[in-house]
Amino acid sequence: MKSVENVYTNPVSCRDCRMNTLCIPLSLRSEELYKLDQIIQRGSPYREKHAVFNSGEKFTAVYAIRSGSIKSFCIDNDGREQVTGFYLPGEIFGWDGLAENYYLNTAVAMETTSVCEIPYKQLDLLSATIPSIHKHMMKLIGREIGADQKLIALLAGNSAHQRIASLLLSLSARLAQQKLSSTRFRLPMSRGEISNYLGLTVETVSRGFSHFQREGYLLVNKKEIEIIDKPGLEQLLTNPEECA
Amino acid sequence: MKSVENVYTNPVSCRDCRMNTLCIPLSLRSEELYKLDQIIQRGSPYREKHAVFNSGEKFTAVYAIRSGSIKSFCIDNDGREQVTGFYLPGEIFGWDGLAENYYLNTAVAMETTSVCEIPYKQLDLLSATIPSIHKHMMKLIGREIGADQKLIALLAGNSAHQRIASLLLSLSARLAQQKLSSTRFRLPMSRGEISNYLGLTVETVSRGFSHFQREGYLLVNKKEIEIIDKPGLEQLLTNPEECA
DNA sequence: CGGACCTTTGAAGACATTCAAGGCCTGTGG
DNA sequence: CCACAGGCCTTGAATGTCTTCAAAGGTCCG
Repeated sequence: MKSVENVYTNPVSCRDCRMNTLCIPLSLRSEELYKLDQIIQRGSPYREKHAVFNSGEKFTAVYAIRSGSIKSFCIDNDGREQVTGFYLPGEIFGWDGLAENYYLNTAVAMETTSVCEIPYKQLDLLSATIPSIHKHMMKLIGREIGADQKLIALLAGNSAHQRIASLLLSLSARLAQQKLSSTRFRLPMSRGEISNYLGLTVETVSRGFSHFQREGYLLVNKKEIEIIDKPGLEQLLTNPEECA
Repeated sequence: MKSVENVYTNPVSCRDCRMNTLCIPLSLRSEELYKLDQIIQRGSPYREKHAVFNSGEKFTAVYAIRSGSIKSFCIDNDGREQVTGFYLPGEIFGWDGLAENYYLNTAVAMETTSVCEIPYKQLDLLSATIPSIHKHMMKLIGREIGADQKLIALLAGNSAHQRIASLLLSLSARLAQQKLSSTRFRLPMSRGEISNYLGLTVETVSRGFSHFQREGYLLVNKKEIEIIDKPGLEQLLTNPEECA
């Protein structure tokens, strides 16, 4: 049972990066796994605010997060950022490049972040010869669609408090998936990034956190969150996990 | 190059359904095209309110719209519908089933609608042997992701008027792509469906239409829309086509 | 013709934003 | 080491947008 600190203390080395421990939690024969492992590019970690790729760049690869966290966003006419996703360890980002062969979003590290680069061309070739890899790739892509549609449902049908609660529960669940604490964690993103993502203002998000703390749902200390009453939060959501 | 009128005057027969005229506007050698055409299932059209597939059903196929229109939605805990997408002729829906091998959304015809069913298993096999088909399939999936993220940006960052204007312009552009009038068209969806999709109330959408008409942007007659001042509408959007 | 449903419009109210100010933390430079 | 500047976060009060509530007109279909 690793804690998040564990990840933070070892942000640099990506030498022993293995797909099966981070983005392919699927049954692969060791030979297949080896081939997959072969194509993965390991680079030095990205520091906070550094871009993994920029909107408009040629789509060459998708990325699996080994440690740290990534936000993806696009820019509208005014130069305003619109955050479209937060990605945590074990998750894959970059699929938005599939459509037009260039990335629609910019992906930026929200903290020191190690990623494994998976060159798309090679992944595609591999997937053509190894059905289990192909199947898994399609599933990963499908999950991106599912996540996006879930966010659409959240934005279209929920109040400020519900959106905030939903994000916290989502982060909690995703950390749990990585065998990390689902009740105590550090938010990698600022209040501003949260508000942007949820279609709210910074003030509303801040008030939301304060409110949840007063109500006894959370303990909040800057970016440190402790969820005290998870069922209480879940009850706030009219649509916890169903939609999309 | 057939026009869609062609399709409307012949809504029942799907006998001469050809991929190249409806969902694969890509350069394929005729032999490849033939193979693709072979796997397409043609059924009788769906009548209004009839489901093409339901949330939770096994994912077996994606669907290309030949004529008519489809809305996709999921259901939250309260039984409330949340519309996640509108699909017009030439567009493909059903990719949301990729993630978990069952559909997350329900897809319902908003009017009499002819679709071509593309069995996923067979499409996948074909795509494994014909690179151009594979490439195109990935592009189509990528577009679904792009469309979803665009909607996220719309919902998170725009006012009621902007959302409504954006939807109208989106429909207009997509109709134009099918060589249909981009300035005069009939909305296939109700005000309620629009409001749900845009995260607003019916009243707000109705007021929006009235407002745009008063301002001289539109002529509205029930579901018939005529865009009079397209540049004016575009100007309302801070982020017309950029984001996602 | 009647009823159900959808749409429109008005008025009141609620929720989130905007505007404003102050506190806290961090990093930098004296 | 301390002082200070700049972010980021929080809180309060006023404003505004959108929703809610209410009612009436329109259209479609039996």
